[in-house]
Amino acid sequence: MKLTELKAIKLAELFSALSDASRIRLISLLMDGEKSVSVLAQGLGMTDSAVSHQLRGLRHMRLVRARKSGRQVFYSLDDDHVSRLFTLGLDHVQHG
Amino acid sequence: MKLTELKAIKLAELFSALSDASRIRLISLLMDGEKSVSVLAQGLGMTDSAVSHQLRGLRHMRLVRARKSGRQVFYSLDDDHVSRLFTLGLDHVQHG
DNA sequence: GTAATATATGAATATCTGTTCATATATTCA
DNA sequence: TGAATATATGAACAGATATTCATATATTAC
Repeated sequence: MKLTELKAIKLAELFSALSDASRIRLISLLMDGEKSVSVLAQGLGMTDSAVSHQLRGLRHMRLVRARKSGRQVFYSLDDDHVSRLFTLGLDHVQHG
Repeated sequence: MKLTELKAIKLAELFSALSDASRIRLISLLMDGEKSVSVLAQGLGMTDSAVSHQLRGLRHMRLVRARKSGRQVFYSLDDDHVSRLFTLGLDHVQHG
């Protein structure tokens, strides 16, 4: 398996985005469909601010998308790679 | 998507194992077959100690296996979940 | 216009993580 | 036996990360 240093870094960044339990639960919530920041925060038991900070990172990595409507911002998963990684990882965890 | 807190943590731990460029390159080396600690260290441009520390974590998470032969220890990927996660992630990075 | 609401952002802080260095253990060779 | 080699491990330090708090921006309601 040949791998440039740049791709190794990109890949590590992708997995880093999934390397925190709060973000994992956040993503699992988004799997049911788009949700506003405050709804996510409530579902996670976190402050709106903390969630907003996390979403910033996920957005920047193109894992989630933002849709603004009025004064709310609805977030959703950007593509299906995320959920596929998610379920594949879950597979490993459950058979571990 | 329902997800217990425990599973969220386990999942995050799994992805954490892949969240570092050195470990990504380490795993990519192991995709070509088992390798000793010193060969891995040389291939990565890291000290044996640093690699050994990383392998400890990966071993503990059952992502790699150790086989001792003489005074060398040969490491290999534990199952194919790892390489599947790896290639799926690479997919995302390349089409990003 | 002002007040209230939803989200974003910067700074500060506490915790976690990866590497280095020194040292320990285990194995082979002479 | 002792020297050399391969790996492992603990402590310490530097850098990264997640959350909190205060504050800013944007939108709606009055």
